[in-house]
Amino acid sequence: MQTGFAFTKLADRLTSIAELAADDLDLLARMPCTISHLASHENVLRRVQAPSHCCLLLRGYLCWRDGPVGQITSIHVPGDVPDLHTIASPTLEPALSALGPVVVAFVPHSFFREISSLSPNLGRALALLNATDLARLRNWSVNIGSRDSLARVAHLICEIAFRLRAVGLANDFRFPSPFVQSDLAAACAISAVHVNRIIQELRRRNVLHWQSKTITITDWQAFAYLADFEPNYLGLRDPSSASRHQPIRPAPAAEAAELATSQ
Amino acid sequence: MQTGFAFTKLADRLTSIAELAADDLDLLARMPCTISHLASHENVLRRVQAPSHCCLLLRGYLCWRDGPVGQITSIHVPGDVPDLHTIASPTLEPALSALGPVVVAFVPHSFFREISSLSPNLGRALALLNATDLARLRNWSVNIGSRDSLARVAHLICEIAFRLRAVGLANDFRFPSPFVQSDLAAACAISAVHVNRIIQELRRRNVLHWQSKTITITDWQAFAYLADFEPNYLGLRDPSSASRHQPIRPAPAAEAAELATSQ
DNA sequence: CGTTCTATTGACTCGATTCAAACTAAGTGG
DNA sequence: CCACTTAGTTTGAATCGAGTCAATAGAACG
Repeated sequence: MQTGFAFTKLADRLTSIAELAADDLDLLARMPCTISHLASHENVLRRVQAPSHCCLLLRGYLCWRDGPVGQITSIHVPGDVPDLHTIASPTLEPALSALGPVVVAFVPHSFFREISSLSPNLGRALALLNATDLARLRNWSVNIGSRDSLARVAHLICEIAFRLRAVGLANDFRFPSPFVQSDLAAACAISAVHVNRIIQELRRRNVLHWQSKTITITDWQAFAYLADFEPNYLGLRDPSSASRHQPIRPAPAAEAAELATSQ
Repeated sequence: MQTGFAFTKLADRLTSIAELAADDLDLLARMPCTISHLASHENVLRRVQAPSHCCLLLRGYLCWRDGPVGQITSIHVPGDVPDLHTIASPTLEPALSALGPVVVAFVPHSFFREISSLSPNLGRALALLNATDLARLRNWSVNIGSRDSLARVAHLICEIAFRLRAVGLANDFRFPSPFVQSDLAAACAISAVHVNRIIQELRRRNVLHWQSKTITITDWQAFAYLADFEPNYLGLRDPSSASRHQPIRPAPAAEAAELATSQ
């Protein structure tokens, strides 16, 4: 996994919310980073590489766990920088934890500061990335607070699928799900037993297929409807398509090959 | 209500999370703004002064309402800039709404950009302000997701009281509460009827007094305990005291004196 | 091939919702 | 100043979604 792969992931994500110029991509391509692997439920120990680095998620899922019961307050997909805000704020109590096996890249804060000052456009894109975090957190509260448990779980799955598509993954509404049911429980603030019953109900309704660590949404329309899913809050430029990714630019052949096999 | 008042409010708030230099305060003091009043449950119509302005809350409470049922996803106290993130992000669907009568100041985005570039320290303070929004949103999810309704309501009230104290208000744990019970319901994601029963329970336990639009927490220790309240997430520099406000600058001596007597 | 983690199932319990009605406070206009 | 209206609070009874507990079944792993 070469560092060019990391660059591609971030570029995909930024492109999903803002328009980047060729110069911006050139700047991004110079991103220094060190790759690291995590086992399921392992924490990103921010005192190691952090606090001077951010964590760019390359493969798998990360989540923030917070509060006395370790509730999940957000889930991140490849291309995200879950701790982007640590550039500004030193403190943090919640834990950044892996859902399933994970590959991350540590990128120094200084790099983000640098590209922000060199390209106002990139700076804006990064600020936007932060802003979408806010919007998603609000939506997370709304999900937990105002939907019944079926819609709650479905909404979570919708969000993950949609965000994966925005960075060129899960194009066919099929994606890896290394989650255990108690993970979903911690994310939706319901009991693990109840999650189980809901998954069964979703299967019974023929909208969801979940087998061998892979989720397939078999009827997106119906699924999104019963999830009460309305993706505007994600701030994606083109919510309907899952286009942009692969050859962002000329695309070094090795990277393209890896992208094709990844996920 | 002169514009100097607006400056003071923001300075108090920023001082609560970061150290400001005399120069920073001088910069802040030049803040241009237009004052505006809102009736209870009135929305800040961001298409009027916005999207080129931020909204600095001077008196009363604002909240963001989101989702199909208008759930409250955060509450803001004087000194807050609830829509600071709009500098980066244009879009927003949730509504910024008044809880009780409110006074706000509209401050142009350009002012914040300007002071950020003139003083890196101020820029950092503003970024921190944004970061604390994230932390509070996470905590909001945790509150809704993992506490029973009694603790949930109590925690909300704790947070409000604590944040008011951080900007020099509610020093005696007594503060205006123009909220109606259905507001608390929308914030805690429980029914209004149940909020009523909880308030009564809190009164019965002699920890809370709520009369004539004023809340008094009569036993902070007990109240914070049953709220499971742990204020670190607010990112306040000195969580224990409610010091800094009025004479922000001229008199170091006066501040010291005030520190000694406060709390 | 056992150990351990995860998924599944059933029975019971309980917190919270809903619905509806009564009551109180705060305006408003005659 | 009182009748009328409206918004908010309080109360009770019935209901239900979701939690808990506990036991079983299955999958993954060394």
